[in-house]
Amino acid sequence: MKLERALPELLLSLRRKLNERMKGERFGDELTFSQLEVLSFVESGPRTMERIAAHLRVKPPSVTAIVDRLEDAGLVARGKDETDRRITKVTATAKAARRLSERRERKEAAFRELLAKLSTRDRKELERILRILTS
Amino acid sequence: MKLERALPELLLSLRRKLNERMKGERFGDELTFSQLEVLSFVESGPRTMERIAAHLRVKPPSVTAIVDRLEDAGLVARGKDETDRRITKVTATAKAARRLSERRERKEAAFRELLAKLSTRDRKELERILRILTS
DNA sequence: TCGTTTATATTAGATTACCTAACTATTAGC
DNA sequence: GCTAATAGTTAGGTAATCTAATATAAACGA
Repeated sequence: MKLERALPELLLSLRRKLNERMKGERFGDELTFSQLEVLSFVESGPRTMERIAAHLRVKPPSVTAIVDRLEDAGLVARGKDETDRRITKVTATAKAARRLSERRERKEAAFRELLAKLSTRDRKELERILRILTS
Repeated sequence: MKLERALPELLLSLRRKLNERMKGERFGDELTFSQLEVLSFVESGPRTMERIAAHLRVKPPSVTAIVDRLEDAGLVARGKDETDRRITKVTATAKAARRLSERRERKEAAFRELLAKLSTRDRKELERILRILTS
């Protein structure tokens, strides 16, 4: 009964903390969180706009805007599918790969700091539970 | 080793899921997440703009914008402090109280759905760990 | 008390992320 | 070949956030 009320609050609090981390993470370069998500997704191979939208769970026009910015920044390239020319394939550039690995280090650092509050055992527990929650 | 890498990903995934919940929660009325946070904070008594900003961890101009919208919606009222007239006190209206309790029910429902994936024991564990993480 | 400094909030101007609705281009179906 | 469906983009809107500049009020020092 107390639990049912407390958990949502804690989750909201965590959500805000995570968003803060994201912002901190941004410091030093120009990638926003959404841009990072697209980049990470596209890094493993060319993806269509539609698949990106599905992955981020946003509508196609949002992806158009994000990819526009990434393209302007030289981090992705749009290419047309030769068999079906309606389809746009988004590919990460080499610059993106570099940028991502830099960011990953910073991200790791930010999260390490946050997770340092937990014991190894608690981290394991948290991971297990989050797997269930986000599945 | 694997853990250190997986947890950040899971947290990001959770963050997105929570944001989705927030959006779903919004369905039916016009409160955004930030607006809700301000409203909840102000509900327990009049607060200054600065305190609200500190609570949300955003800059004062952001609060001005959010409070503007809430005021337009008739959910809060701005009042001047009589001793120090630089200070604005934001108060929740009766309408806000009604709105909040409606939302709370919906929020509870949304989170219940999410948390239903967990056993009672896991919920307790999660709560304990989140307390550490968000403290 | 006057004038400068500090504090509180707002305004102005940007960027980003979303959305819906409407449009373009291309493919697929009959 | 039309027509219908699919993939993306464009147009237009709201909201959240930031920094820099401004208004207003209080505090403080000489």
